[in-house]
Amino acid sequence: MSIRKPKQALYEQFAIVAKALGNPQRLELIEHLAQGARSVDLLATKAGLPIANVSQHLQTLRRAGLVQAEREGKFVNYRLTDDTVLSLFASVRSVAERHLAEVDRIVQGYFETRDSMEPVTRETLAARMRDGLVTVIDVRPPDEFALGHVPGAINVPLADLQARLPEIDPDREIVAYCRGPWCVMSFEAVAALRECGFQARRLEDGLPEWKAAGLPVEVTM
Amino acid sequence: MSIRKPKQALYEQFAIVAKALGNPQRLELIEHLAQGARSVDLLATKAGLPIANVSQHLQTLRRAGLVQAEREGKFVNYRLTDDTVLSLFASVRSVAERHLAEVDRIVQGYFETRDSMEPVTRETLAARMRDGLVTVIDVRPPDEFALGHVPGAINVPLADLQARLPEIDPDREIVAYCRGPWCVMSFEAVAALRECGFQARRLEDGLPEWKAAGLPVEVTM
DNA sequence: GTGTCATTCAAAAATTATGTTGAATGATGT
DNA sequence: ACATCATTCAACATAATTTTTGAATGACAC
Repeated sequence: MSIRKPKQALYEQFAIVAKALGNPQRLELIEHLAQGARSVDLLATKAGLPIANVSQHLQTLRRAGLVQAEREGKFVNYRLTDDTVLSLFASVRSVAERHLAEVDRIVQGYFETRDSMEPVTRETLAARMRDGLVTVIDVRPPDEFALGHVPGAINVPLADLQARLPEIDPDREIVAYCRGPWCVMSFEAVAALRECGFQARRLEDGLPEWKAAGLPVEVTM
Repeated sequence: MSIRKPKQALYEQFAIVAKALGNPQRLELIEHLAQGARSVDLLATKAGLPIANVSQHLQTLRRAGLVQAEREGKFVNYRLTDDTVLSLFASVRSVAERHLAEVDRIVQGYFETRDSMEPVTRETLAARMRDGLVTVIDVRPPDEFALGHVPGAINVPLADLQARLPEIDPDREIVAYCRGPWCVMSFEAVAALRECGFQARRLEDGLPEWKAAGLPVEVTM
C-alpha cells in the first residue's frame, strides 16, 4: 500500500514535536520562554544547567518548530514561535494533571502541613475582597496580566517578587494566583512570601477559571 | 531552595505525558484508538507491528494516563481515557502542521500529480452540493459524526470503507473530509477510493473549519 | 485437567537521547 | 589585529528507549 509511507512520515514529524516536549529541562525552558524572549545564558542561569546543554536543548526545540532564535549583538535570543506552543504546553499539563495520580501527590506534598496549603476558593476571595481584607497578587508575567486580571490585583511577576516585597503590606492577608490550578508559580510565590513572614495563600485556580466562572476581569490598556 | 525539587518533579510528570506521544508508532496507535476501543492484536494488525511491541507501547501510554485497559474475555481492550487526550493529540498535530516545513513537503508529495490532490474548497463544495452533483463522505468515527457533520454527508468511517464501497454511486464525484486540513484519514480515503476507480477529492479542511466558516451543520440524535 | 489463544513479562541487542568536555565560531570593543 | 564574551559544534561517555525473542500468565473451550 503506497499510503503507509507518507502516513508514517507524518507521524514522525508529529513525534518530533512531542519528543521536544518530552524532557523536564526543556519544559522548564519553555516555561521561562513563555514569559518573553531570553538569551541562552540567562536561561542557563535560571534553569541551573550548563550553557552548552541549554544550547542543545534549544536547538531540539527549534528543530521541532517550538522556538525561534534571533541574534542581537553578542547574544542569541530565543522566543516561542507563537501562542500555539503555549496552548500545546497547557494541553500537556492539563492531561497530566487530570490523569496522573503522581501529580496530585506532588502537589499535596508541596507544603509540609496540609491545612496551610489549603487554597482559597473563588467565592471566599471575592467576599474578602469586598471587605477589603486581602491583597491579591497576580504572579504572571506583565503581558499576561495586561490581557486580563482579577480586579484590584497587583502584578508582581515571580521573578520580581523578592525585589518588590517592600511594596506589600505585611499586616494584610495575601492571596496569590497565576495561570491555573497547579501552575507552579503561585506555589513558589506563596512559599517565598511565607519564608519572609507574610500570611499568604493560593487561589484554588488561575485567571482562566476565574473568568470562566463569570467573575469580573480587569484589562489594562 | 526547597521549592526547586517539586517543580522538577512536576516537569518530570508532564514530560512522561509528552514522551508517550513522542513516538510515531504510539501516535498511530492513538489515532486508531480515537475511533473506539481496540484489542491489542487488532491494533498490532492495523499498525503492522509485532504484538509484544504494541503491548509495550500501550503500557507506556497507560503509564502516561492516556489510555485505559479493560479485560473482556480473552481480549484486553484499550481505549483513550477521555477526550482531553484527543485534544492533546490535535494540539501536537496542529503545532507540527504550523511550524514544520517538512509536514508541508510530505503532504505535497502525498500524491504523485499535484493537481489531482488539489483539495476542494468549502465554497466549491457548497455549490456542488446545491446542484446535487456530489457525494460527501465523512470518514470520521461515528461518535464524532453524530456530534455534527456537513448536511447530507454520509458517514463511512475509514475502517469500514472497503466493506461499504458498494453503497457508493460510482458515477458521482466524491468529496471526503475528516477532522482537519491534514488529518490523514481523508487522504487515505481518497487514495483508497481512487484505487477502486472512483473520482474522489478531499475537502480542504475538516468539520471544525466548516463550522467556523458559518456553514450549516447537521446533528444526529 | 489439557489445549489454544491473547496478552504480558523478562532479558538481550540495537538504536537513540543526554550530558560533558574542550575547541571553534561570530560579534564586540580596544 | 587582539582579547573577550556568548554561543555553537564535535566527540565522547552515559543513560534511556525501542525492538526482538522466547517464555510465562490468564481466560476460555473441550
